[in-house]
Amino acid sequence: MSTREAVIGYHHGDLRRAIVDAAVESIAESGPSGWSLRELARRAGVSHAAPAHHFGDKAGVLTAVAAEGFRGLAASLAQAGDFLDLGLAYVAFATSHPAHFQVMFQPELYHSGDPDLSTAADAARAALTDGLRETGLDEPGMELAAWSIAHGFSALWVSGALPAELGKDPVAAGREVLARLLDGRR
Amino acid sequence: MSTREAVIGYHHGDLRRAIVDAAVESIAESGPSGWSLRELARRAGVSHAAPAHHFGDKAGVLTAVAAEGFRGLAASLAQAGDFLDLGLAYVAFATSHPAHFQVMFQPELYHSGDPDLSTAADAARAALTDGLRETGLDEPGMELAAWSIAHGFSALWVSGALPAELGKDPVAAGREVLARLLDGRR
DNA sequence: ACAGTATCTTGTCATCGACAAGATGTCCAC
DNA sequence: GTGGACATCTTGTCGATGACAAGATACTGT
Repeated sequence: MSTREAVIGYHHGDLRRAIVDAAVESIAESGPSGWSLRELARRAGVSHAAPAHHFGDKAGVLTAVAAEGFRGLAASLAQAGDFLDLGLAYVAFATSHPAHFQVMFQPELYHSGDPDLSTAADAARAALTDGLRETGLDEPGMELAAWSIAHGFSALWVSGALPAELGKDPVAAGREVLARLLDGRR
Repeated sequence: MSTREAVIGYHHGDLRRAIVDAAVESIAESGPSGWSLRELARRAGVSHAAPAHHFGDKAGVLTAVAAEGFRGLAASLAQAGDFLDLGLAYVAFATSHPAHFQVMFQPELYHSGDPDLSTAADAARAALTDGLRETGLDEPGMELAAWSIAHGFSALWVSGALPAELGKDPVAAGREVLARLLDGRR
């Protein structure tokens, strides 16, 4: 039996969760557009129109995924210690939640005006800024540089553009890369 | 009259180009999946099945877009001079060709095994490596760091994630950011 | 128990991607 | 210059999809 199927009658129990989870799984396999609402509904064992009640439309599902992603990223960043840690937390989140990460930075895919989403996105952004301020490296441009290098390495890793020689641990490989931003400093 | 419409009889003249251009335009407006083959066909003034002859399927169109993108990136990088220049050339290409850039780094969207595409992708990769070697900054990890920071800044800019205060010139803003990778060096 | 509401179903429609078969134009061998 | 091979494009079709509407069913509080 699958992961759900436990308590399903006319009411699913937690369709919203089931759909989001199924979406994340599908996106990880075949990209942000490689799935259909009807397929997710079938996987969850509900009718083809059931998801619409919770999400409105297809973009609504991706809005939920993106919001969940921003919350996860914020939580990940909040635990980081020093400068390198912060960047590696970013990389760790992105590479362990590639589906979320891919959706988060493609606003055309979701309802970017959604209040829940905006809140989550702002929180993630704040976590990054706050974390960087604590490290003392708050010269102008440094925040953007840190964000850029962490985001770039993450995006390249997730897209599969990086050479296989880097191994399978994105955080270990990322450490060498992010450290370059600190060369010649204290 | 639109850009084409000039010489169209039963044979379009250059349907392949027209479709790729229309695709790039559509992608820039509504993302890598915000368009349909039939819409492009209508725009080009041909029947709904005409594009299939040139590209096979929808992914085929995106394969052509990605290949064109990699060729453009390679050309852009080949002209760069010093280290900063190289990174800024990357940023300049990405931000002036956002549609190409977005597609290039989403391999699920196209036929990544396509020979023409592979050749173009390899050329772009080589242009980056060669350009960096010439700058003398070829310590281990430095290539990845440069690629990451340039790619990250580009991706963030294209996705609209960066604050509006940065202005409208991505290359000018990028210069300040990429320069951080060189602080404390020669 | 009953009303109100949230959740889910069934049915439908326009659109889409893919495929097949046929029509039309082009171009080269002879 | 013509006949046929080939590339290009059209028309027609099919199953799948997203969105919407209307109705059925379960839950919730009073």
